[in-house]
Amino acid sequence: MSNKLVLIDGNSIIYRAFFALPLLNNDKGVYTNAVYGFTTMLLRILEEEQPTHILVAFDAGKTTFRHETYKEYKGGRQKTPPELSEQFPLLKEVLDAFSIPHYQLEQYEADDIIGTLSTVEKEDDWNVTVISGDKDLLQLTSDQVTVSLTKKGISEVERYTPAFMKEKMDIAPDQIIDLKALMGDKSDNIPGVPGVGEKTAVKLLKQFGTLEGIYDHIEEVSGKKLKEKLTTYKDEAFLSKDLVTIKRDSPITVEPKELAYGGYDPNQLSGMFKELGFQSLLDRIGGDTTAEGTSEPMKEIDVTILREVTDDIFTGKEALVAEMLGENYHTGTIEGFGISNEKGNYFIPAEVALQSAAFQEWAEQYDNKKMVFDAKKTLVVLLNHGIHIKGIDFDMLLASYLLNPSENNHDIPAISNRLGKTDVLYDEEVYGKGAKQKVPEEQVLAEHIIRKTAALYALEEQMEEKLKANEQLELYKELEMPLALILGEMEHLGVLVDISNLEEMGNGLKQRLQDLEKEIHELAGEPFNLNSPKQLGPILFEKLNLPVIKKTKTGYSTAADVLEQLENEHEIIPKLLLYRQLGKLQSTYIEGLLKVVDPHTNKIHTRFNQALTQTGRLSSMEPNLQNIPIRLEEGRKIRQAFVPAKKGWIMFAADYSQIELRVLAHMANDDKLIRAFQEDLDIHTQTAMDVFHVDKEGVTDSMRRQAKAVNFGIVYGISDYGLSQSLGITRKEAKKFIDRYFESYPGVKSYMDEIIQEAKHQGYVTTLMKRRRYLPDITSRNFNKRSFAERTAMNTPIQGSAADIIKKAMIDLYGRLEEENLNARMLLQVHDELILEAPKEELEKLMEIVPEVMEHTVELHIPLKVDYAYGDSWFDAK
DNA sequence: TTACCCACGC
DNA sequence: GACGTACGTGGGTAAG
Repeated sequence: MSNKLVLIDGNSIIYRAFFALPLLNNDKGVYTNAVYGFTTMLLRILEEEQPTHILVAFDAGKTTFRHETYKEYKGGRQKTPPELSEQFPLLKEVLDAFSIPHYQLEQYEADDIIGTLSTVEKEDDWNVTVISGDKDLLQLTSDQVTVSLTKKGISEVERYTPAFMKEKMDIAPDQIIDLKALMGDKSDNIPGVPGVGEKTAVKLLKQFGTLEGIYDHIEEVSGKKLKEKLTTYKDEAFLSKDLVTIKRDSPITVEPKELAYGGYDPNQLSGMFKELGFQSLLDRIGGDTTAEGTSEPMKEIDVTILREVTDDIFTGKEALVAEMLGENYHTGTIEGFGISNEKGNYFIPAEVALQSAAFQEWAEQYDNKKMVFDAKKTLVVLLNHGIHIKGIDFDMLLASYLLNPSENNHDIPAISNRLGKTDVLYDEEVYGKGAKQKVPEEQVLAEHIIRKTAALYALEEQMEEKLKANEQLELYKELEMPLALILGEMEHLGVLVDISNLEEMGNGLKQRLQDLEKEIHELAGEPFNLNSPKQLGPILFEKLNLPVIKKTKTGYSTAADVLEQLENEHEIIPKLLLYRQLGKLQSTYIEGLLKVVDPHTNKIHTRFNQALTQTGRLSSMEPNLQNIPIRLEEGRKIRQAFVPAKKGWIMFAADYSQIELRVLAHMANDDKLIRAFQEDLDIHTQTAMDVFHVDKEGVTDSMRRQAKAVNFGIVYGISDYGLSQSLGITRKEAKKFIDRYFESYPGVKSYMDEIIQEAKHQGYVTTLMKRRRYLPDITSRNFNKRSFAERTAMNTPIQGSAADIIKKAMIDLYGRLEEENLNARMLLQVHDELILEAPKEELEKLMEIVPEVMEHTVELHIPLKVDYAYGDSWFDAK
């Protein structure tokens, strides 16, 4: 049994907590926010890390030994706010109640205490985790020492291992010192070398290794200016290095073995919590704290490389990775397969597996359960090799996404790291990146892949437990997982494109663009790059003296809404607008689409990202088929090029009418809104009637337009500012509209108020199907952050529930098409719309079942309504 | 390569 | 009143 030592940088964490949380005080008027934040974090650390030994280190007093060498050290720092200072003694009391030792040392900082204690790593049996918000501590990272840094406030930490640092910052732990020496650090008043920032510093360190290395080879430094600066500020650089180096031999009077931790006494703690008014924490200490599993770093891993697949390696429950370099799995090739199960870890070279009947047989058996990362990708790559995988019942990607969609790194090593399993390498570490990317020798490749499958195998249970605790198991198993396979089939099938149609359009556009360019250059009096706002700006606003409406960070804004306001000022403007419009069509939609058509089949295979958006919507890329033009006729014609795959087939498009507003009516349970939908009224007209207090006949076009914008705002969670922009009115007026809207729909108003309260209370909001979005900023003292979080709280349940609904509809429709033995099939999803292709003979049936399935996939307080259309191309399905 | 501007969809 | 304002993907330019 090895020892697990947790070292907490007390000052750093309490500062973080203080600034991350609003200024709470208890009933006696004592400020407690920082202590509260610290305590919640502490509870989590105890759960997650299960330390056998623990210490919280604090800075002592104002001066340190560092001031002797540099008296300006930490100069210019703002004084600690008194609201925070008064919490230090409280925190120490809380630590005592936890029976957690804390320590400080005259003339030394918490860093040095931690640095010194972390050297126990050298005695083999210790594992150390350092917890801080200060990047300087990263220099302590090693094989035995993990440094967890707080991210965004204190609600999240990021665990740095040497490998993770390499991946994220591209430097080794001890180079942090050199990095800081070069960059300096404003907050500690460390000078560094002026003009050298992170980018330059990393570049130098990659070349020369250390600060000393740089100065030993100063002549080899590229760039005259840079060399000069380095030479001039050499002393400062070395002084800085000295200052940022954490002491590993401070004269501390504690020893690691004295820090043994046997847990806390809930009774003692609850007294303390009651006194402080930490109501919500009382529950947490009552229950058991041994729940979360942690895993020891696995140093070595056994891999069996198979030259032949025999069915005796399979057990019926294995983790599978079909490894592929690059993003696009429609065109990529498999490098090899990894399989982990109870018996061991196997690497199968791609050609061995793909020619093996035993492998195919195993893959296609539904009863053989597979744990994978990205079921959709796995399905598609295997389909491309003629294997139809079945029996996938764990998808780490989807599980991770559902647990926290705002986490933007969902690859196996990142997820594993977060769950305490730190022995999976990042792809970049193994393959390199960019032009230098390459496949390593087989043994290395095999081990890398096997570490992934081993992680899948090891973490399935833990992740599913978490989903279960969130009540998201159904969302995961019954919605996202089945959908992944359907999306995979849709992507794999692809959409047929009429290439010559696109090319003809392109040729026409090319001519028109050339003509326009010439005309615009003549009107401008000089040639310039029309696609460069930077060049266009001065022409419009200096040479032609047009009034400046808006500026951007780097110059004049030439965005469409600006140009539209100048439309009558100069004849160049309408031509520019047209040029922009056509240019977009040409570059993005004609050329862009032609670039991604499969030349053998003339089909386009998009990729839907099912684990990306914060709301639960899908996204689509390479190409994005969710933003094909429709608003303007000219652009809409692009859709003529999307045609059915077979002769005698048609395109069939069905879309939900006002799904978000209907969802809102349901969730808010607003009488008026519900009635409007039950009677199937034109919702924007109805809103106009309610907001402007007129009858139907009294609604003018302008009123309806404004009402529509307000509805739009409600659905997308825009601010009064956003609404003012879209309506071209002042913010005040926009706010008035929103207020009037809420007056008219009191149910909506109270729903919105409640949802914000709920978000504040539990830290997240949920959708109909229990999808979550965490909103840590909801309690921010920063008005903007908080406002944004509040709008998000209001908007996400609406948009996210709509996303849930159409996802479920896709699953239902897929099943129904199969049941009815139809050849019709889904091709695309565009948020509230499904596009299918089908034989003409099935048209009648589709007109019956598609709306039926979509409208009744869930039953709400209001009816869902689906419109549909069909034709010989996507364009004609309108 | 990266940052910025712009524009398309929902 | 602050401050920067729905979410995505992708094309282009310009600067490093």
